[in-house]
Amino acid sequence: MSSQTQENYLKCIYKICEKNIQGASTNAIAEELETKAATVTDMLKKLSNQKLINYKKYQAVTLTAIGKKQALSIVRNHRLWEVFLVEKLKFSWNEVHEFAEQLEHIKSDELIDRLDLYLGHPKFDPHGDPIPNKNGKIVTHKTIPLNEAKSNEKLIISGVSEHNDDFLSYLNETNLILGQKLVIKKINEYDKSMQLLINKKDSIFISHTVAKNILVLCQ
Amino acid sequence: MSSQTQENYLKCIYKICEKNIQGASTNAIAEELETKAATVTDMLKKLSNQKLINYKKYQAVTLTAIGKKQALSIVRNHRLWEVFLVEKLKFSWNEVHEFAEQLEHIKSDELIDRLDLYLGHPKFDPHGDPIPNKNGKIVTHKTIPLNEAKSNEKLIISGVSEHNDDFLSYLNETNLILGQKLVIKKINEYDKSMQLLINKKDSIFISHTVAKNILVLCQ
DNA sequence: TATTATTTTTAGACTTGTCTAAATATTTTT
DNA sequence: AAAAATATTTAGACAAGTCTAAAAATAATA
Repeated sequence: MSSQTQENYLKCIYKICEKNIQGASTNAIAEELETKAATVTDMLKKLSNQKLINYKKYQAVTLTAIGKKQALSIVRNHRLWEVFLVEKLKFSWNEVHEFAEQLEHIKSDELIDRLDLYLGHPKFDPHGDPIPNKNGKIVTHKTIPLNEAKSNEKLIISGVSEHNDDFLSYLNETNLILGQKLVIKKINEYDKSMQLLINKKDSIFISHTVAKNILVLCQ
Repeated sequence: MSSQTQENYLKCIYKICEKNIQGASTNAIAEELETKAATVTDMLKKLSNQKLINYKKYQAVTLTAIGKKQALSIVRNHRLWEVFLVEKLKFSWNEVHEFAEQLEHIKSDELIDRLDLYLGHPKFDPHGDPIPNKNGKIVTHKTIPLNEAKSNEKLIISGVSEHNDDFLSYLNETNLILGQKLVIKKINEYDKSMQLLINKKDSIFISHTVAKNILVLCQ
């Protein structure tokens, strides 16, 4: 059984590998985990000994099948607890990350299955991220960043690619929440900022940076 | 902020001090925590440096005000999570201890307050143990062990002094659950076993050992 | 009270996870 | 392709928590 620390490394490597197909570099992991490269190297050796990652000196690492299964299990735990915190304890989506970081390490398949049942087998967490099932299967819906969407099409907010508290709070205040329907009314060419229409009446201006981090589904 | 290990020591010392007014001895702590006396001594020094316990060489330790506050906070967390596991996730009272042992270390007053609210500010956990409030105040009701109760009085099961899985499962099977009303019909002098009447019709025989570990309230 | 027996502490070692500083590889740039 | 920059690894150290074996203190008993 992996320690909490090891679980965090696996989760981190999983996250990086989602974007970089080549794998996770020592420095990338160090930056994500806010630790030092030397520390990461030490841990990579340990994870490699346990056959959780594919590690060759000076090369980016990838997860083995076992490692990936463990990583997906942590992700599942994390996202289910986030659903619990938002749906049941009434936290808002920008408050739950730190709590879920702790709760995700609670060890027990039985517990997490009961939680899953209690929550009604949710498919997505409060940020729109998909929740792997108990076998590690993960369903993704094909979302695109808002900045890549076309004007005048019916869109629905179904995720974010930035989980930062400030960003999420801003979205809350602007009513750009999960499930919100919207249409792009105008795209300003010079700075790629855009004007949105939500609820068929309210007009909102957002910057390119914000648009990039909002994921939408075309209806 | 204390580590999980330190929190377990504080909780353990609190538990022992509930019974032994003089304090918790090194060996008692080692036995309860299933570790070695030498390890305990090391930790006692650390806790003492942090002013969490009163420690003098070769003497039983007690908690300081700060230490007691921390211990009560862990106890509160533990018991609230147990209520959650039984009430919401539908575990039975003999299954929840290990999970709560992990959940009790989740750090956040805000989280535990929300959980408390969500559960409706319960006063007792699924085993009948009182839940300290956020200030560490703990209300106890005056229960007595069933073996000390008199025959033919109306009694109500309101706690257990043994939290062992086998014992609790046995109680489950015999319908000797929390809140159960009963009357002692006969006490056998030679082995102190007794015959109980529950639900005004079902007769149950229990040993002295079992009776000792059931706490009842006289109505 | 002197002698056992028990309890507690000390000393030294090990593991996990972390760090800094230095050495070695790999990449990038010229 | 050589020099410079960057990335990664090694070496050695440290803190937390644990252990065994041995020493010291306290308690029990003859």
